[in-house]
Amino acid sequence: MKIYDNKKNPSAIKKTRVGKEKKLKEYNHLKIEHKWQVEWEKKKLYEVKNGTKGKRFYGLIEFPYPSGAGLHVGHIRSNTAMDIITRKRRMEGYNVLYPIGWDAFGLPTENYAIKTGIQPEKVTKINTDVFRKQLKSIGFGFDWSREVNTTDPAYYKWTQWIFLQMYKKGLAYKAKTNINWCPSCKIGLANEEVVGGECERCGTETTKKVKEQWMLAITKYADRLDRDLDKVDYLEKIKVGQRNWIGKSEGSQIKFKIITSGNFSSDPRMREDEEPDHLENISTQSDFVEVFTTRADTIFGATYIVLAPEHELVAKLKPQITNWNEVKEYITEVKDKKDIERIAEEKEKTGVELKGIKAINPANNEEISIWIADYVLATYGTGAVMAVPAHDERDYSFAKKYGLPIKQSIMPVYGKSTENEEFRYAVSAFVRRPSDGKYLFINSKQFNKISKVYGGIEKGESITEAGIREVFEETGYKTKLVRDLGFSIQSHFYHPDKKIYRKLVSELVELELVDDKKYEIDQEEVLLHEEIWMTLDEAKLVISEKKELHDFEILSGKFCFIDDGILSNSGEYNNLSSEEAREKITKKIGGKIVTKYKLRDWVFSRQRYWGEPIPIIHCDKCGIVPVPEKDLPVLLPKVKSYKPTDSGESPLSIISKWVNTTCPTCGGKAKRETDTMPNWAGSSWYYLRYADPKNKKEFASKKALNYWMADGVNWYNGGMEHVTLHLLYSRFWHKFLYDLKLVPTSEPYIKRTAHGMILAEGGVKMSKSIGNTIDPKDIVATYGADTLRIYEMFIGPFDQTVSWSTDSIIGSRRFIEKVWRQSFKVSLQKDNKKSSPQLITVLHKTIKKITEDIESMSYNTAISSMMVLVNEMEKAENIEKKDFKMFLQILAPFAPHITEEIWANLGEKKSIHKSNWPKWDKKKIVDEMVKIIIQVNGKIRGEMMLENNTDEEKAKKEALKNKNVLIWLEGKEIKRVIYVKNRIINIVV
RNA sequence: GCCCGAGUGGCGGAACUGGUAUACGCGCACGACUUAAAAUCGUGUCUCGUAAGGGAUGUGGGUUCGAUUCCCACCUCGGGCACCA
Repeated sequence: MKIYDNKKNPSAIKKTRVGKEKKLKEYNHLKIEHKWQVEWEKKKLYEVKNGTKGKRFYGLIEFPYPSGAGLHVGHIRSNTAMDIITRKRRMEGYNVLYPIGWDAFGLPTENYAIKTGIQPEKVTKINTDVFRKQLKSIGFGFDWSREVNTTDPAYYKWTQWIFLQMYKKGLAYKAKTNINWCPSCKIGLANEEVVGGECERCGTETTKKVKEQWMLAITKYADRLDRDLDKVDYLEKIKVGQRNWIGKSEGSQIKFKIITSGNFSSDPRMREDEEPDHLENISTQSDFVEVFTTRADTIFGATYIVLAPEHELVAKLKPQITNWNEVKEYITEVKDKKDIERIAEEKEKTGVELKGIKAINPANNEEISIWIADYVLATYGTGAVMAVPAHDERDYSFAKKYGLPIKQSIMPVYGKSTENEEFRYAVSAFVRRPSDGKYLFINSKQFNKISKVYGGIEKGESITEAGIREVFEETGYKTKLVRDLGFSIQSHFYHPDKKIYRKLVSELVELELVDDKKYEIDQEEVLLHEEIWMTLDEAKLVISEKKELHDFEILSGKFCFIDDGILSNSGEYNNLSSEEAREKITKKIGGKIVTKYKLRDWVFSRQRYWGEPIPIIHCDKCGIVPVPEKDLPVLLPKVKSYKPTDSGESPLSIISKWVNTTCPTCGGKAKRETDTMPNWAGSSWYYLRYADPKNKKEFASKKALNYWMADGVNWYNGGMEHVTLHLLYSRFWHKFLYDLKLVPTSEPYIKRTAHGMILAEGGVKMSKSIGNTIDPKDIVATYGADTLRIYEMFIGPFDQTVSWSTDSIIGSRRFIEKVWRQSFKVSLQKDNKKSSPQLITVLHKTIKKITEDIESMSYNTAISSMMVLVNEMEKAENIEKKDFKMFLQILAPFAPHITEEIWANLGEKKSIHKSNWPKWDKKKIVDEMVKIIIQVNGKIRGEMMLENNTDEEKAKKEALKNKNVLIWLEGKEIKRVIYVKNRIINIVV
């Protein structure tokens, strides 16, 4: 039985001893921790003043959402990490800002209010009180005088104010947009509230609904948000996440001419009812369709065009579309599609051809069909794509379903792609773009006569069939060109992976394209190691549909054929990288190079209650009118019911007293905007408010911002779950404020790190329903805050997900107790004798390690090295007071209470947390004697103690004295000796 | 599918720019103290072998005097994005 299991007996340690007779004061964490928490608050130890001279440091953590569940152990992990950093900075002489506040608007509180009828303000008050108390019990060095709360009108006044500035600059606008709609609850849902296509609360399938929403034009900042990531020090994966979200991609915008059936060259069927002058009706703006592509180099393989169903051209072309009813039906169908259906459909694509019109591929003047399909997004690019089924998976599956032509247009040049690296695939996967490979453009009119001339391959010169064979053979691949039945087939099956290769061969056998007797695929080693070219059975190929062959080609991804060669019109692009080809081709056909972003404007309103009211008035005469700044804040009124109305409007909409107002411009009748802001609004700028939290005239004074934000927040740590949206949104707001010259920097955070999650025991998520949550309160009561802090930092690498293990906490507690006992050993020493040189070396090494480890957030190794030091102290006969104090100082950021207590017990008057961070002595971290490992041929055969920095000659001499080493050297000639100073000597025989 | 990250004892995890693999902690075993237990302290704890010695850092190769670390291929797990042309 473990004594610590008993919560009612928090201090299990009754009596501990040192030496043989002296009784010690017991370590009562409850008493000590409470005492110092009160003391620090009384002395305002962690409160900072603006404008103090000297170095300053702003450390930030994500302010918590005060949920009813109370503080989570995960909060403690991230808060402690920054607490350690800020405490170290304070001891290093910085003026440190480490603030805290509450991100208190949000759905859980609102849902609770709906359920219980208790006002959200009251719920928030209760929850923040609990959180505050809990945070204080852990001993964080927050400056509580700067506490902010997003739901406080004095705070959200400025959230509204910033919104108004955005409105004035045209960045905030109201527009119709697609939202998730729950037909049962009759509310719009945030994406996070939709789980698997169902409403989180009632389980009803959600649909899309077009609704008017307030939007913020974050897309106008897309470029800067992407570019400026180069300026900041974020974890690489965070940058990747941001870049991924912004989704910058450079491509080409290309116009495809549209023609009507009268002008079709290949289709002889004419529409009988067509008016002769129909062509004139197609206006100049709509006689082409503009597509966006990143792969303009594959344009010779573009065999059809696809428009998003919502594309404006579809409606414009209505008179020319002969199957309009069908088209219309499809558009309606897509619009009403439920989310759940879309998910269930997965990759099965649907679409309808726009009959009666065609497009001209500007690269080769071929007529291609035009389709609408919902796999093309209206919101990205131009809402239209050129489909290249041979080189794009989505186009491929669509083409296959509707029997559209598939035309291959590129293949990599065999051989070497870069100087050192051999090209990995004999024939590349078509879809992938080889990173640095040069292309061979092929653009075959299938089964034509052989053309004699191939496009230039290496040096741009034309070469013959024989020439191309040479190229292949040079690179080590066997080739076989077959000339028969009027066309030539060159085919190559090869894949370095045996499994894939074998599958390929068996597929071919199944298709009866190769003779299974020739290729004994069942035998392990036959054919599988070598690169083998196969010749298709020509006769069979003719019989088989050519489409099938192409299908197979794409499916396998490793099988290519060149029939009658390379078209002259694409041949000129041969031997270019895809980037070069894209640019050249785009230019030639009159397209332009453009940059597009995935990022979309931020839906900035919600229809429910618990958020900041959007400070806008709708006037019948004047339209949308912003609330005058002097009337801010627009207070969130009290309501009777927090439920949304039947029509899905905010509950605010039924309070006519609040809604009905007068227009600030004309004084006429007007209505207030009833939408509120989303959860992310208040958290987009809170770090600025901390600089000057009580300011009534500005969101923060220039002076305060110039002081704390001169470079931006120095270090911001938070969860991985917030590194895309929250980080992006706040960077956007900050840049906007920077443009208004209201903040001194263009980026809010200089450095951003992220902590790993804490899972419950067994690696599963902590959840109330499973009942595996850990309440920090219990741990603090039983083991103490210092132990909890040490434990959470020791549990594993800070940036990684870890599992909670209550059994392991005891180790951290034991460490704390050892420190406690050692302190008595120090204070009871009669004469303050010097510590041994060995102990001093360990101490200084530890100081160095802790100093560095905190900077890299390697808290787990920092603690382990302190444990090593304490173990050394236990063994030591004497510990000089000053040495022990240095140790206390490096431990202080981790365990602030016990170190403060011991510090005081040792006679210090000033707080340890205001003392100066100890410096390690370079001379003292050098061991006098070092252990050298002796190896013979890389195997360890002995070890020896040598003086530090012994030279090679001497080391060799010493090593050759070792008996065991000599045994291994007997009768052998020493060829070489490798000596690494202070580490190893390796004798090669 | 794509993009990251990670695979080391019974467990959480260490290992600097390639240089004694398993630090530190948990657990376990034995011992000291104790009437006894707890706590504390000490010793041991990858594996085969009596030993000398050999084998182990997901798997298979490579570079090197020497590889957990570098290179290549593959397997497994975790996270993020997901029709973004």
